[in-house]
Amino acid sequence: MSSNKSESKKQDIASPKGMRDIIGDEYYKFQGFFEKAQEVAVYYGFTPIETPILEFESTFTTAIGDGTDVIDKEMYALKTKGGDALAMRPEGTAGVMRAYIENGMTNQPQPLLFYYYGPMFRHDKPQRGRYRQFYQFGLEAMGSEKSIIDALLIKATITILEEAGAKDLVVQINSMGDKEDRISYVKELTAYYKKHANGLSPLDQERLKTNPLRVLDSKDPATIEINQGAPDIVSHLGTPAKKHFKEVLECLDQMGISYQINKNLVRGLSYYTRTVFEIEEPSAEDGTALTIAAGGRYDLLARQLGSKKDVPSMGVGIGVDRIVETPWFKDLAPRIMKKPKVYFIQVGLDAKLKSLNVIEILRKAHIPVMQALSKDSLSAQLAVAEKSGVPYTIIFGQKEAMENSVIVRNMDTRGQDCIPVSELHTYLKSLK
RNA sequence: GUGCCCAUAGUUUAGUGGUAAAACUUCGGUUUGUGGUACCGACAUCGAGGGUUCAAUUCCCUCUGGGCACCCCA
Repeated sequence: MSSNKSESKKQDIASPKGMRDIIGDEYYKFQGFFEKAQEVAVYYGFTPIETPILEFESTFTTAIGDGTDVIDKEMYALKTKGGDALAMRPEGTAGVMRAYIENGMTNQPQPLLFYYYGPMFRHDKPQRGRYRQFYQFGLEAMGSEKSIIDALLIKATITILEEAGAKDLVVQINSMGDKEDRISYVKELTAYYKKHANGLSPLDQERLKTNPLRVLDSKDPATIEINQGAPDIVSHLGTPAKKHFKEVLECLDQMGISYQINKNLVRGLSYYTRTVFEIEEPSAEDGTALTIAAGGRYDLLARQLGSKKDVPSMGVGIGVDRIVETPWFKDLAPRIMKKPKVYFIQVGLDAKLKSLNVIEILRKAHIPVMQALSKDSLSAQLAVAEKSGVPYTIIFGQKEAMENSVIVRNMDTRGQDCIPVSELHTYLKSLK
């Protein structure tokens, strides 16, 4: 900040970088998506959970892992007045797992299925479909290592996306294996890359040191070539992980879900074991497709966070901002959003004073109205009503205020009926 | 975080080294008892700060914000 002139300088009115206001119709898109996703989740047996936006920083660092960009570069960390080191959640899983452990949920029938929705924060450079405050709808299935759980979660994810308007979805899927599988695989992979180190770009050389798995999804053409001959993880899976992966794929076949095994698919969060998957935005121009949902299994996370028991689990995060922006998103209107069919107009001071009473009567009858109480002139109000496209207006003037009645005007035919307030409810219902 | 491009009213856009036009929107009025028209009027310290200049919205620099690619990811 270079406002070294004076402290009283008027501040720029601006939302922080990468954060925006969600207003009106856009808000309804988010809300509509959430309601639909929630509905689907409930049908599949998920129950709601909401965890704090802030957690202890250590919850995320131990869960997601040092050496990941999400932790090292992108986390909003802060010190409270009391001296606590907190951080704004960059993803949802760590918080839900923390809640599971803290609330002793291991003592309930397993698995526990949760869904959640809310803002996540990552100090990233903004770009299309990438915000510093973004919204995720997430599913977590905790306490079972069965392959059917993986399939259930993927299926639920796809159903949610399809309900939002997505077609021709393809699941990219891979298995990271169990811990030992991964260790031996990484060792072999590193050895392979060391042999081909000359062909690797400086960036990939760096990756090789910090996180060799990431070299697999490099975009560098030279690296892609080298990756052709790289050992693949699926053939390094131990028997249990191999069996698990096979079962997951069988389930997907059974459900008719199209998938691609992508041996280069590795995810950025280090807690994943066994199944990992990603779903890309369908029908995007080549190369520009964004990931709209991604997740995987995290059988080791619970212990890392301090649980005494293993809690094998599977989760997914769905990027709501990205979905709502796609051309195929069908406007899912939230239930609370009833478009008013009636515009309320008042004329004269007496009527204005009684207006709120009439509106309250309508509210109790569940009839939403628009109004412009702040305006006086009838023609001005009619003009606004016209512009907003409502089919009916209610006109409430001096005379009506005295008679306790109201004029209902059909905006198309311009016909009018005089209706006593007591009968207004039934009259409006009859119009439909 | 790196590179490239961009920034004028609420919105979409003109324009110029001498403090800015237009359309739409909004608000007010002609018109507090019947609308979609018309007319009149109002709304921009030209993203912020600094520099060059007699003079900068226009040229230069920095910052901020946005877009795209990379990094990374939802």
